[in-house]
Amino acid sequence: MAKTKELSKDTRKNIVDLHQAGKTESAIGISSIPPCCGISAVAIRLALFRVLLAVPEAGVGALLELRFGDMDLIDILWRQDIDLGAGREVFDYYHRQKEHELQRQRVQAEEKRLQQQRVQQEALLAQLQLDEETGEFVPRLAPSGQPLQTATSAAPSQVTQQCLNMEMENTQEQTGGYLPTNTTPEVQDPNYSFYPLPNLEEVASNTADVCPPEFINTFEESFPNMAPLDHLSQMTLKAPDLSTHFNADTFCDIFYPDVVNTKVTSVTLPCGQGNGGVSVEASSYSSSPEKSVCGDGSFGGYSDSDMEEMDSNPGSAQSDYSEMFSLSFQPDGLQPPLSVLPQQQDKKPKHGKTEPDDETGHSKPPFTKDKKRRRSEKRLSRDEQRAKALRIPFTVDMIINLPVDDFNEMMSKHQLNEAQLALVRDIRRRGKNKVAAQNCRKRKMENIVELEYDMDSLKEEKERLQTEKTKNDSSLQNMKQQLNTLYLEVFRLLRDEEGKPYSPSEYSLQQTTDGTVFLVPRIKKTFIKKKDN
DNA sequence: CCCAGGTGTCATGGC
DNA sequence: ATGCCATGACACCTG
Repeated sequence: MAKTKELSKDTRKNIVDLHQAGKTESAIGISSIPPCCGISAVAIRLALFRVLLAVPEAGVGALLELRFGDMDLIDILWRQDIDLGAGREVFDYYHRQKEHELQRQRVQAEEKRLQQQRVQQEALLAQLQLDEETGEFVPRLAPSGQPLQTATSAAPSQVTQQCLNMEMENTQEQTGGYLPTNTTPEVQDPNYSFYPLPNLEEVASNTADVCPPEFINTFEESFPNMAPLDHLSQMTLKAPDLSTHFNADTFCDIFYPDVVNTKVTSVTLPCGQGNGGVSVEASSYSSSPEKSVCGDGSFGGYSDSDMEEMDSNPGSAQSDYSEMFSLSFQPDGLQPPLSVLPQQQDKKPKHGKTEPDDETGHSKPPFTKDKKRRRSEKRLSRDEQRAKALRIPFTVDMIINLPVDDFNEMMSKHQLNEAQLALVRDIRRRGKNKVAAQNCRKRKMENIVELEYDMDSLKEEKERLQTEKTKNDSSLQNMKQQLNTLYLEVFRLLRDEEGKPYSPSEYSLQQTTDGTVFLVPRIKKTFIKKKDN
């Protein structure tokens, strides 16, 4: 009975899950359908089952009574791709039972763990005393005046040791495995390669060949909140089973629960177990070594908009970093001397225009990827940099996009020197011309499209006219043929006074404008024509 | 390496 | 005269 109840609960979970997942199917009164009555009976039962699933609160218990014999038929249906309305496992009693059993075991384990934790915490606290100055728990001094060596000494009870192990595990779960200083020999034990991660300074100094200081810095930056647990720091701890179940994967899972899907720079953590480094995915914006190297804000010479553009491309973090480096070394990124007229800088060979880097006599940055985007960015940033260098009190955007009147008004409100005016004019000209060129090309493309459309229309018109002409020619030929036949027929019927027929070669029929038809001798006609000439 | 297409820029002409 | 716009031409980049 209890089992039935539990199964009902479990099944309800399945139903609710399905319901929430949009698989709103159900079944009602399944138990009332005789089992094993053939496909049609099962189909009815399935239909009812779908109804039940659609209304999960409407009698879940019935679902459990789907007879075991039905599973065979459900299997058949399932193999034939017939929509069961839910996953096959939902029908499977053993599957549900298994799931439930696992769930129950998990709950029991959790309760057991919590209880043990409480007991062990009490035991631990019993060995600690509260430091009233720092508010921290510190180990009680043993009668000898030494702190309790709870893990390594034989004195502590097995319970205490387990307690600390549990604490360690809990701590690792909470902090991602970081633990404070431990200089006892156990630290050197390769079996504890993860567990006793010593304090960072020691790692940097003692194991520099294993774990480079850059990583340590990164590590510290990444997890500033992971302060060492002082109340444990003076204890010798032991975690006999950590090396067996605390592998690199769990390490990463625990350590970086929130950055799993983050676009990242891979950092190799060689402090891991014997099989090599742990590839740690860390956000390139928080802790990547590249960032940390230049993390002093040394993107010198870059405008805010540049930074925004860079920041807005998280997907290309690495290339952007290289861009930052390259660009940040461009002397042009620095402010040019005010004595140099910007127009002189801007002037390029009429037909030998080069990249801005060339015109300033500096080699291009070594990268080649995504140059198109960089060009526009560089152009913009160069204009902005120059505007900044000449202390022009407007943004490039304003300079380019303001209407003439507003622009003139803005200019009149500020006293600009010649260099500033020249630069502003250049920026505005380039910006306007860029837009104009874009519009021009757009129009050109539209014209091409329109002309192609016109061409197609004209081709169709031509074909239509060709067809009509062919048709008309054919009709004309037909009419000519009919006229010729009629002509000969008329001649055949005509007779002179002697009753002889007229020859078409000697006479012709001609019609005047009023419709009268005359029989005209061809010779005479020729004669008349000659006479006329 | 070549090629086609895209883009920024300059020069020029028209309004 | 000046500014703006349209467009051809060129250089360069990218795929």
